[in-house]
Formats: sequence, structure tokens, C-alpha cells
Amino acid sequence: MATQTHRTPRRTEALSRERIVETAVDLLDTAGEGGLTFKALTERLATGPGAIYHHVANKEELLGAATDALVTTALATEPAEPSATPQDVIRAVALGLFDAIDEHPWLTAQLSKKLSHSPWGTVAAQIFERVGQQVHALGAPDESLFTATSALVHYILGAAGQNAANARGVGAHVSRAEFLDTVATAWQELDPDEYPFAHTVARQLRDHDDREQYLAGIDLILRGITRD
Amino acid sequence: MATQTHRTPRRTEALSRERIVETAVDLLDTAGEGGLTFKALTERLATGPGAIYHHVANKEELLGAATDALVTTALATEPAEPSATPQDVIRAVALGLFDAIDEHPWLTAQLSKKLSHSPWGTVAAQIFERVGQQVHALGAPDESLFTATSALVHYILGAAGQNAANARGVGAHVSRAEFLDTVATAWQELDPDEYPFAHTVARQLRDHDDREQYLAGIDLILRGITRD
DNA sequence: AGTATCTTTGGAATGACGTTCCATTCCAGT
DNA sequence: ACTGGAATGGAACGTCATTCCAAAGATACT
Repeated sequence: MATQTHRTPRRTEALSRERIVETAVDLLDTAGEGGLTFKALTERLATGPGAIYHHVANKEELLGAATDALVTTALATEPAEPSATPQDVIRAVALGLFDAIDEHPWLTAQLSKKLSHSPWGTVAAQIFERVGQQVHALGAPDESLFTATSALVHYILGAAGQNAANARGVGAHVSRAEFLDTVATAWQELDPDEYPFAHTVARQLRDHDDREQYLAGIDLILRGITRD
Repeated sequence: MATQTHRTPRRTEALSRERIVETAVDLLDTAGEGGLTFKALTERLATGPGAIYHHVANKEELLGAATDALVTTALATEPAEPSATPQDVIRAVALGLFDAIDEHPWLTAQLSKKLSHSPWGTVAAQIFERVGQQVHALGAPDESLFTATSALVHYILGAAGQNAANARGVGAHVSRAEFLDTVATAWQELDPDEYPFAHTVARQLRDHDDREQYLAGIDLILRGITRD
């Protein structure tokens, strides 16, 4: 064998897995969950399906890669102040994911899939690890570490997803305020005897701050964890 | 108008929306999420697509109806003992949904969709209402009622979904024990410095009781709620 | 420089799917 | 019997992910 002079320098800048993933994200953001098709992808990249399949195994892997990229970015945004308490870090992580899901609503379904179908994968492990370390720092005993962490993670992702949906509204032309108003009104008009909860909550549904309420939920769970 | 002797007795027992939904559920349970196709449906029901579309608007509505039916059944199973505390009722509701998702794993994705895309719909409202009433009975102040309830609901559905996935394993031929063992081993072999949480938790992941841990999470959140 | 080899490309073809169309059958009320 | 609407099922359509393949490009070796 000869001396290896160089290892396959990309001959052309045209196509790469990275560029494909970027385009996929853009497509998903622009056209919604169903907007990612190989047809749209080939048109945007001015190529054929074969070229794309050479860099990506299938659509599922492509969606996974897109999710990985965004989640990694979101989790990388750390304040990391030396004075930050575990609570602060958890809130920061939660808000990072909140914003990511808000910007890319299709992440909700993707994360839910990843969480339940492959808890060992990079994304799920990253999230659990990030939150779990702080829960540990919070002083949670080892026995309840996993329980407490999964409670937090499920709330963080679930509530963020619900909020992202609210922020967009049903269709594309309905504003958030109109949307929430519609739901609140519907809940308010339910029979108070049969649906006392919906009736009571309708008011605060109409005018509330998303992030504030989101963080309040996290604090609620944190209280449950730190309580002896 | 004439005397109503009988109101449209179905001329044939052959087709009805109910029968279609039943078959859809069976198909989903048997063949998994992707098992529900109109081809399979028409074969099982010995009919054509047109007949089905006469009773059901589209596949989405069919999936929604299937979800509705199962969730309603799950929520209807109430102990309703007079001595039951709100905590007891919440645990019962949670276990009802746990079992439903365990029996019909495809519910996970469906519920996640319903929760975020149409929180006003029957299913989501039913779940929120059911849990919310008990949270109210727990003495939670009105301001934190929605926050506390959504924390519970998100945990209940998220953790149940994750558990259902674990119970099945990756493929169909891998047992739960093998599956958990694989994941636990993978987590255990991660760098303890970079992934201390995964490393610590791996052991209890290997041998734990699903329901016990699930209920422990609920109790954790309940503690956070009842704490002044 | 020339040739062989491996990678990358893009267009055509495939098969599965959801959905629509339409000619027909069935039944209730006349 | 007659009829109008409901119900039916088969054929057809358009879209999608995926596979196949032949051509082109780039590199390695002589």
C-alpha cells in the first residue's frame, strides 16, 4: 500500500449531508410537517433522489438528523454562570427547548417519537443527561433520580409542544390571541356542572404569559423534588 | 308525519361507522401504527374504499375516532369509592391511561397529536377535566390549577407512552427484559465523566417495576402540588 | 498521459398509499 | 310497482418514498 496523501477532499461543494439536513429543516419550518418531501428536496437542491439517498438512508434518518442538529444547538446554549443554581440551569435548559420547539413546531412529534422509541439515542440521552445532572445536584437520592428526571423531561417537552401549537393557532391565518380566545370561550360555554375545571380555567387561559406559566410548572415539579 | 314504527333499521349489519372503527383498532393493535391502511380495511370488511368513505371523512378522522373510543373507555373505568381521596382518583385515572396505552401503543402518537393540535377536542378536554377536578379537590388555588394539571397530564401521558415502548422493545421479537438490558448496558458504558446521570441510573433501569416507578412520578408531582 | 476503480449523480421506474369518481344496488315511503 | 336518496364497491388518479441504473466525475495507480 502507498502513503496516504490525503483522504477524499470533497471535490465539489454542491451536495453534502449537512446541506441536505439544512434544507430539510428549512422546508419543515416553511411548509409544515408535511412539507418535507423528496420532490421538494430535489427541487430545492437541483438534483435527483438518488443523490440524496446516497447521503441519507431514508426519510426517517433525515428527520432524525434534523432533530439532532436543532436539539444539540438548543442544549448547547448554556449560561454556565458560576453562581447558577441547579434550578437556574434547569430553567435555562427548559427555555432553550421551549424556544427551539416554538421556532420549529414539528419538533414536538419528532421528539415524542425519539423519546419513546429510542431512549438510548443521542437526543434523548442528551436531554435526560442534562436535566438529570441538575436533579442530582439538587440533592435527589439515587432511587428517585430517574423518576424525578423523567417527570421534568416529560413536562418540559409536553408543555413546550402544547404551547408551540397554541402560538401558531389552528390555521395559519389565526392569531394567537384569537385562537386562545376561541378555545377559552368554548371551555367557558361548557356545562359548569359537568366541566367545572374547564370552566374555571378558561379565564386564565385567555390572558396568561406563556413562558411564565411554563416556568411555573417547572418550579412546581422542582418543589416536589426538593421536598424531603 | 306518520307514527314512527322503527327508525331506520339498518338494512344490513354489514357496515357501520362503529364496525369500521373497531376494525381499525384491531388492525392497529395487530399490525402496528402502519397497519391501518384502506387496503387492509377493505379486505377485512369485504368492501371497497367508497363504502368506508361514506361513513368516515378520512384517515385522520378514523384515527381520531379510534382514539376517542379507547380513551373514553379508559376514563370511564372508575372505582368511585366514596372513601377515595383525590390522590387515589388521580392514580386510578393515570393507571387507566397507562393500561390503555400499554395495550394500544399507537395511542401515544395519537394522543400527543390531539393534545397539542386540538386541546379543545373531546379527548384532551376529558383528560384535563378529569385530572383537573381532582387537582382542585386537592386544594390547589385557582391560579395554579391549570399549571398543576398540565404538569400531571404531561407526565401521565409521556411516561405511559415511554413505558409502552419499553414493554414492546425495539422489534417484535425482543423481550422487555432484553430490551431494557440493552439500553441499560449502553448507558452504563457511556463515559461516567460526561454522562454521570446515565451511568448512575442504568442500574435501576435494568430492574425496576414499571407501574411502581410510574406511580412514584405521579406522587412526586402531587407532593409539589399539595405543598404550600 | 492513460486507464482502471470507486464515488457521486440524476432521471426513470416501481409499488404502496390516500382519496375521488361513478355506475350499481338497496331500501323506505308512496 | 315506482322513485329518490342512501349505501356500496371497483376502477382510476395523483402523490409519495424508495430502488435501479447508466452516465459522469474524481481519484489512484502505472
